Amino acid sequence: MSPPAAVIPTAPAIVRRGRPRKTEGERDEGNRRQALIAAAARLFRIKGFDGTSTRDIAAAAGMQSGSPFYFFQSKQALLHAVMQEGMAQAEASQAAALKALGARAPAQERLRTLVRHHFEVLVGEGSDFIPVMLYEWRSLDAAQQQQVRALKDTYEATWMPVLRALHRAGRLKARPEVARLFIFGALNWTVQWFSGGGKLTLDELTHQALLLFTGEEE
Amino acid sequence: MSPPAAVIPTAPAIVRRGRPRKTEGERDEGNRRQALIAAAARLFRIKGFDGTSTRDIAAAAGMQSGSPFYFFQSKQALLHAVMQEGMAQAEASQAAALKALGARAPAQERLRTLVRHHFEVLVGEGSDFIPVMLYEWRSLDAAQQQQVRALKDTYEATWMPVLRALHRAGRLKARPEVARLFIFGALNWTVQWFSGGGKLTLDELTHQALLLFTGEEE
DNA sequence: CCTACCGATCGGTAGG
DNA sequence: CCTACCGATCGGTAGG
Repeated sequence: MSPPAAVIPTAPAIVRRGRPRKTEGERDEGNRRQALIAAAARLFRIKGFDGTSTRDIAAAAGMQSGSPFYFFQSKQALLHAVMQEGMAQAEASQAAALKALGARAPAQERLRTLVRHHFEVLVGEGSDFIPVMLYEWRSLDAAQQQQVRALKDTYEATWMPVLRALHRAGRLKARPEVARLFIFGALNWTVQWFSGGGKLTLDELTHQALLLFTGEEE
Repeated sequence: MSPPAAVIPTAPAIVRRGRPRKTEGERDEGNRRQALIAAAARLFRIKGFDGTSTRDIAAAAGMQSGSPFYFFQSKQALLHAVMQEGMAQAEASQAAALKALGARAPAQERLRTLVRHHFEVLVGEGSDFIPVMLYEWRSLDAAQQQQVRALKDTYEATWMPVLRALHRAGRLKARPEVARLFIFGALNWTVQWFSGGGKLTLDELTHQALLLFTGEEE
């Protein structure tokens, strides 16, 4: 039901005196947008896209109910931003992790680095973005899906030379392309059951994953 | 907005003459309930629990908007019924598949049967129930989760002796308990990418999965 | 960014 | 099972 029309606002409007704090306002603009993205990521992960209201998100970011629409055209555009942000960060940190490992590392070590990094992105500290991307895919429209898929493809393509090398070396028995799908499935599913509170560390989880996929022993 | 109260129904009520078709009505009662469960499973899988309205479900089952609540106390109770139904069927058909294989089959063949059966349940014909269970878990309340989890635990427990046997034989290198979690992840994730239209058959997919997890060669 | 609001839709119910 | 309906909530907008 709509609020009764008889309620007339009587509180005096707050009059801003002096010049607006322009510099600060402009500096904050990006912060407010980022706060919305972070709040949305968290809520979307916990309650799902359809289960989260824009009012929830606004409140979590310390805003009024209509304010998210000053920054985003729609709830869906906010979801899109969460996924873009998440993929851009994940791709950057994945590239950094590989670079830190060094160019001449053996395939087995490259895979370990990729797996370990992916766990961090999935269930590490403050990692709401990628789970949202993985589990709320259908709520994007076709154009948004295509755009995010391009980022996702880049991220996943990095794994292929590593998997092919292991396949050639006889350490990975399945076809690399299918192996990639299964491996991502196994890792992505940890979102459903892994909780940092248990005894299993991400390092140990990485070790077990390598054992399962490549039978690695040394 | 509510419809204006001024609209007064003028159509004459339809008077049922003679005795109600009692036998037929009772025989149909279960069918109508099943129709709702099947329609709900399909819609929940495609659009998610929160993205599906009870009106959608009613229409898909050929009913009016309020009728689902004659059969189920709430939308959530309908979701619960979908999951129970799905797990009961999956458990029964898994047991049947193992029985058909025979009690003396080697662990590798038992695993192949379990994997192949699980694919059928995930992406085979008319298999909406288990994907809904896997991906709409959070929409159940705590008591419902506990009840469905009992069924799920039974289904998954069947895999453990097989995985332990393979581990003992040195064919599965990861710890069986962690392997189970990763393997279910790899398989459950196929819901996200597998489409029967592609070149990959479920038999071939099963073969590749066994290659990946156990390096099976013969 | 907030205030005030709209139209639509939703889960669910009373009464038959 | 249908009819008719309710109260709540939702995404989004105009105007400042």
